[in-house]
Formats: sequence, C-alpha cells, structure tokens
Amino acid sequence: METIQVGDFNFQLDLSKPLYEQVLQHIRHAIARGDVRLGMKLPSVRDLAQQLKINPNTVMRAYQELDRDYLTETRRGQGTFITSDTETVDQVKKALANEAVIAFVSSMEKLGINRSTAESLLKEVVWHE
Amino acid sequence: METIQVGDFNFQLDLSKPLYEQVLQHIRHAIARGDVRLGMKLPSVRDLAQQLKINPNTVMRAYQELDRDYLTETRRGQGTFITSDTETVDQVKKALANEAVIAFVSSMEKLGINRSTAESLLKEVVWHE
DNA sequence: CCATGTGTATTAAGTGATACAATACACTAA
DNA sequence: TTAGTGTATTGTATCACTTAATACACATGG
Repeated sequence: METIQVGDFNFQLDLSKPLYEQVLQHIRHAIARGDVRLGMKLPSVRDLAQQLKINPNTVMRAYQELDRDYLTETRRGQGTFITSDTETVDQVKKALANEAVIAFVSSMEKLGINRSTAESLLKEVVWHE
Repeated sequence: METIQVGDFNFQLDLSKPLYEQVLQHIRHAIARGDVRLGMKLPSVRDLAQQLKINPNTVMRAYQELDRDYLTETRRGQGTFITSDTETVDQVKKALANEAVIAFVSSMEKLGINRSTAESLLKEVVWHE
C-alpha cells in the first residue's frame, strides 16, 4: 500500500472503500487528533487530486463533506481552510468517538457478550499510540 | 424497517448493505448467541428467499459463506444444517468479537484517544442486553 | 421408477454508487 | 488581465449487487 505525503498529511488510499471517503477520513482524523495547524489552508482541489492521482471531483466531494461539518470553510477563489474554532473540532471528535463506541457496544450485544466480558476482551488488546 | 420472522430468526433487511451480507450476519449472530438449536435445518434456499422477498441466489450466497466457516453443512438434496460442533461455534464467536475489538481500538487510535479515556467513554454507555 | 424438494451452476440483464474526463463558469488576488 | 481558486454540468466507464430464467444434480418417499 503506497503512502503519499501531501503537506502535513499522509494519505494511504486503496480500493476497499470509496476514495472520497478515505480522503475525508484522513483529513478529518488529522484535525481531530490535532495533527494540523488550525486555520491552515488545505491543498487546492486540483493540487491534491494531482498528487493523489485521483480526479478533482473526488477531492471536491471530500472537501464538501468537511464543509458540511464546519471542519473547513471554503472560500471561492481562495481555497479551503481548516476551521479555527476549537469548539467545532472538539465536537466532531466527540461525535466520531461516540459513533465508534456505539458500534462496538452494538457488536458485542449482537454476539451476546456482556459488558464485563467485553471490557475484559478490551484489556487483552495491545494499544499502539 | 420491516421485520420478517422466519423460524427462529428475525430478519430486518434494508438497502444500506448487501442483502446477502445481512442474511449471513443475522444467522451467524443467532448461532453465536446460542439463540438457535445446533444441528437444526435452515429454511431451504427457495423458501427463505420467498419469505424475505429476495432472490434465491442471494440466499445461496449467504449459505455458502456460512459453509465456508463450517457454521453450516450443506447436503445436496437435503438442505443446509447448522453445525453441532460447539467448538466451531465458539471459535467463530471469538473471531467476530476480536474483529469488533480491533475495530474499536483502531478507531480510538485514529482519533488520538488513549486507552483510559476510551475505557471511560465505554463506561458512560448504557448497555441493552 | 417417478415426483418432489433440495442445492448448484450458468447466463443475461438491470440498477446504483463510484470514479473519471472534459469543459465551462464564477470568484479572488496580485 | 492573468493565474489560481472553487463550482457545475454532462457524459462515460466500471464494478458490485441483485434479479430472473433456466437447467442440472442429488436425496427421499411414494
């Protein structure tokens, strides 16, 4: 799997999921983790597309979704900029974390695994951070 | 979302995921939870298809995947039967649980959330079982 | 043997999501 | 004015999924 570095971002694209979704997630997670400077300008649609060797429309779709969540603000003729609002970032991060928690609990319930067993399973896992 | 009862199974199909995968998961989870009698016969391909209002080929695909994991055994001309081997069931259950755990940990890591914080988030969730 | 109920295989067709390509337009800054 | 942005439209291609129709293979019970 090829890794492409663009600015502060490390993209790893494959065909297991839609490309626009992967681009979206990479940037969203980078913002949520605090790995990028708030307020910074993202690469232009054409630029990122060229570096990732994908279609500009695909990048645009990812940027539009970021805009919808107010994680970025797009200014026509200028570019797309990461929000400076810490509040928004924190909110999105919490929402994503919550989704993951819900998904996990749901999986455990579907398998008929109770809370304490699930917690035990979690303790057995090695954590890379 | 419509619920269709077939034998011991409660199916809830939608268009968010492939149908064959949903059928597969319903049955697999029912087996893993111990909600069904081991050794029992599953509905015939044509029968289940008719009741779920989907194509027999789609059901067959689900059955074939169950067979691959040895959760069922298909006998030509007779039908598809759930395994009686508790070992196999337990093994599949563990594998599915492990997948879920890994997915959760991975999500947390991508968001830059550490182990103890993740555990705290989990504690806040209401558990329905 | 035959009828019926099983699973299996093949082929064709339709649909929807995704992605690409080409092009044109709108806005901003230098 | 020019270059660099985002935006919009239209068409095309591809792939996964699903359906449909049909035929075949095997097992069981009359």
